[in-house]
Amino acid sequence: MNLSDLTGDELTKVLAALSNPHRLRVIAAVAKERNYVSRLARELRISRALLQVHLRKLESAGLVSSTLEVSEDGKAMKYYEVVPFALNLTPGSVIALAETITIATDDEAGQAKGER
Amino acid sequence: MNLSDLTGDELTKVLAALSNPHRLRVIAAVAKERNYVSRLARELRISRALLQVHLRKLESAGLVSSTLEVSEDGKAMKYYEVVPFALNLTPGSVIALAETITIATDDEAGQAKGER
DNA sequence: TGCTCCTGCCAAAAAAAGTTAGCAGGTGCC
DNA sequence: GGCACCTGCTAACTTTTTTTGGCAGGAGCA
Repeated sequence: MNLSDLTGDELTKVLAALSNPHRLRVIAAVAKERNYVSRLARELRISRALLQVHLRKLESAGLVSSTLEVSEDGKAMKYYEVVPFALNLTPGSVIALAETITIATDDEAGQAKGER
Repeated sequence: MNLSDLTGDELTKVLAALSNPHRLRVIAAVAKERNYVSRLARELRISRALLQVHLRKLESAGLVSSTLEVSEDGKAMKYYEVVPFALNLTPGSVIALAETITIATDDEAGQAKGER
């Protein structure tokens, strides 16, 4: 994933996903080695429920991806791995992307939420 | 500002400062041209109070800096400008920085808050 | 059957962030 | 004095995010 592929809104989402100590550690762990949820939770010493929330946020931002696999002994394992990314953030790149940022206002809130 | 100058905790703070549409627009505006608070608020069409909160967050993350100046006609103007930064975020750089991230646990929470 | 491992989801509480409105101060100018 | 511009602050509210705990399902193995 590259900066130039993103809109301003997507960048905001990616940065929000990165701006949490747990999630940075998750990315680091998964970047070193693909892993499944329960083991990852044990290694990072956080609860499974909490890890799942963070993983969901990272995945929806496009920073990690998951595959549901069945191990040899028949257990379902959800493996996560990192999506390679290179975000070169500079004042200049922010200028370029800021133009495509939408700020929710009251009168367009309905449309933004997919109202019909 | 460069990635290699930061600790994991500082990176978290910087990313948190960047992960807001208003603040990205503020950075873009100030990177184009240094500006003072009231005018910046008018240009971005947000309230002064709101802008000040966002500016404070950006400044404490080290992304912008401010100078209090007195204009020719005697008015106090607080000028903000962007601090040049280059953050090259990749899985590899996250791995390196994640090791220096501290997670607040109950028994060390007191020390982290500067208790004596 | 009972135990262990894997998965998922949801409700509720706690903590943090975002936002508004109103107050204060200062200057210069008609 | 009154108006327009600049600055700062804080209390209170709303919204979002983070975190915990519990519940349920599936599979293999003794």
